Amino acid sequence: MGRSPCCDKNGLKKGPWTQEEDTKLVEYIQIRGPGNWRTLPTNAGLQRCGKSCRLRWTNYLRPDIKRGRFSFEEEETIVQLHSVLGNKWSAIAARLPGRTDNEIKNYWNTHIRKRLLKSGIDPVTHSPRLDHLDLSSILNSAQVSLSNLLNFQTLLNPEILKLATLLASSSSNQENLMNHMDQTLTNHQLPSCTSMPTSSQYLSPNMNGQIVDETLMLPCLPDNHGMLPSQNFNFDSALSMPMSSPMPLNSSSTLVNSSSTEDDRETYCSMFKFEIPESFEFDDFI
DNA sequence: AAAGTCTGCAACCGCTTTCTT
DNA sequence: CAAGAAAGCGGTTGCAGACTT
Repeated sequence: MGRSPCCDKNGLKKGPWTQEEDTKLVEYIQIRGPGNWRTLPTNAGLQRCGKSCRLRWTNYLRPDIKRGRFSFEEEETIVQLHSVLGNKWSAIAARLPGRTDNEIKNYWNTHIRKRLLKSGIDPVTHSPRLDHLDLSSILNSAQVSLSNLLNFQTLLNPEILKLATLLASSSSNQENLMNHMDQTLTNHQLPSCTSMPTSSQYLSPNMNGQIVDETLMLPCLPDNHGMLPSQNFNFDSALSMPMSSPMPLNSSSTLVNSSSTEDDRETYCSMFKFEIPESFEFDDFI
């Protein structure tokens, strides 16, 4: 049953490939094609395992590989695809002709990720990093003016702004609130970056006005902290406050995935200011 | 100029999925 | 259908070269 072992691991070479090995592999594949990786090393006269050969070929020796720096367009494409696909490097690579998943992964980790972090954007969620924002000073220096707050729309999640506006409107609680938010945002109590919520998750009141995701974000909000007049607090009215949409979403966009929620789509689109056409089929895309 | 540190990337590791028997 | 190997994939590591002190 099954197949015979792929290779005898003993005596096989590891580490960087030599020019001679590359030549052997390329010449063999040019003649016979990639085919069976298990038998390829032996047939090609290489002291490597098939896995190593496959990796070397797909990531480096393939003739259609585009070497050199990523263009601006490629970089933007990677960011956009990553916002939808996450760390599905092979799926992203499939959209970038000539680039390998390994190359994209490396480029993401060494360049794009750092650039996003520097811009205050969480590279995992593609949302602004609240722990890098001094909300207290923002709100205080702006005298908690709604118009000033709205100027931050391009930086902050609109729902956060709604919250900040709401909180700020209660001047008697403002100082405590801001202190608490600062403490909360900077000293952890926020989830780590890897578990940061997507924009639609920042505040997720359910139909009853309760915070749905209890793991997150609003330790400063009702109940036990006593910071807000929780009995009078009404999320529905708070969230229905008039706010212009900073990142317009094409309301006719089709769901990216049949299993996705409306919120998911909004999250993806609003975060990156790109629209998903109606004809888009997520399954096909993958 | 030497030593230490940082950065980028090729390659490996280990897990999951797909395929073959 | 089950077992097990191959292939695929994403995370991590190690090292060479660049940069800083």
